[in-house]
Amino acid sequence: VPRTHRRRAPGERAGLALEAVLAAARALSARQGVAGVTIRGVARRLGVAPNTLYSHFADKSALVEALLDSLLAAVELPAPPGKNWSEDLFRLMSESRRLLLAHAELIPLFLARPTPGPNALRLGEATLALLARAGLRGQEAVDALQVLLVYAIGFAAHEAPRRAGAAPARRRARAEAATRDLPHLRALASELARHPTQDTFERGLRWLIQGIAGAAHP
Amino acid sequence: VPRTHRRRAPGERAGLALEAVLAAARALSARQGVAGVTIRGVARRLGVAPNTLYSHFADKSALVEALLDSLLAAVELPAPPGKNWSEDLFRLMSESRRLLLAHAELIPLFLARPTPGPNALRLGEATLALLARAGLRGQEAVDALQVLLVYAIGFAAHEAPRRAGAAPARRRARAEAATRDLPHLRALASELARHPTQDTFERGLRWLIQGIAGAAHP
DNA sequence: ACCTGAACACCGTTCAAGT
DNA sequence: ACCTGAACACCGTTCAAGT
Repeated sequence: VPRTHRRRAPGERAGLALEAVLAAARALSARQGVAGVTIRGVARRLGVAPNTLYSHFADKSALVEALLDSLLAAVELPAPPGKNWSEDLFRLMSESRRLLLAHAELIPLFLARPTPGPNALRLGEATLALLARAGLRGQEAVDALQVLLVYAIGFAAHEAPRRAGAAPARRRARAEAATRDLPHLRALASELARHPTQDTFERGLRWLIQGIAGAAHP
Repeated sequence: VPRTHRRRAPGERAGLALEAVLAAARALSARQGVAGVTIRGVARRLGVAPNTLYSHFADKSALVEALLDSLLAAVELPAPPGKNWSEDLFRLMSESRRLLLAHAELIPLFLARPTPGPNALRLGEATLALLARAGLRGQEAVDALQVLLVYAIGFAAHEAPRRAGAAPARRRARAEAATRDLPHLRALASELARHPTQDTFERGLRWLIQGIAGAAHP
């Protein structure tokens, strides 16, 4: 038989299928939230038997890990790096929050995930480069990285369901009923009912970056 | 028929059963993680048909909401309040992190949950009281509350699976393989492999509290 | 008011088998 | 190397019915 078709390199077809699987998973999560991301649902969307996916992923959690990392590919690094490390750090974290908000129900999974994928590593590298320019070394730099990630991801996780949820007026009504004996909450009912905003995110982020700047010049 | 037994007040039996349901849910989550908290699992543990639980909760998410809030009952408020608001705030957030760490897999759910239960309200009230002593008013106080909650809960959510996961030596080996082209990550491989600690948590918390103190005296 | 049996439409995963 | 049919042990939820 003449080799009219290029022979598949080992793993090539699997590589293609893997991207297709992730695209299907992304689509399901966008349309139906985390609950929509099931082995059977992804398989259905690909027109394939459910157990086919076990040729590509050890189990469901491995599929979800790959899905999460694939989303981070869309975060753009600040390029070219400006003269001001703290402004670049601010922009990188803001951009991360912005991207995460597009995938509301997945955000908490990013926080808990202990082993970063290739895209998470790329973002970690960029953040550490900025912290090095700030003058942070060793454990200090790693501490700052962790604190920033926790804050940016955590804020998005907190914010997303509130944006999607009940309107402030409704939330306010509910809060007033529940806070009869809680004077501070009661006094701030309308501020508390308001959805969290980018302004609040940015305020906290500046506090952290100030703290980091202080740690760099002790 | 003589009333030899006190008549049940309306809802009384439901009240008792509800605490029993939550105790069963807590036990399951402690022994088997979030995945163990199922309608059918809780019912099994109570020796009751699965659909019985729908007499007490509208659906599974309502059960989980009640479970989460019931855990917060264990957070102790700093009493009596000391002379130093920032020290009290520090202690309240540290105590919250400590408690959350005992329920590793549930922590991300706290972040995303948009409507606080009675125990969450109690903690929010205490935090706002401290922020009022710091001199924060209105939206500023609410911003500070949100930033603090995001950080304390987010840090615990980040920390818990890492503590439970692979030992630092193993993590370090894995990291070295994955960071061949990422010089900053590579240089800090051993610091990054180390589990996050209370020290890191406290450092970030002090940054935030400093920022809050600055906002109070502009 | 609280509880149940039976059923429905789903899950993740495994095994043996096909190409 | 990749895919499948069939099966197993689970899910959440609903409905009609019982006390």
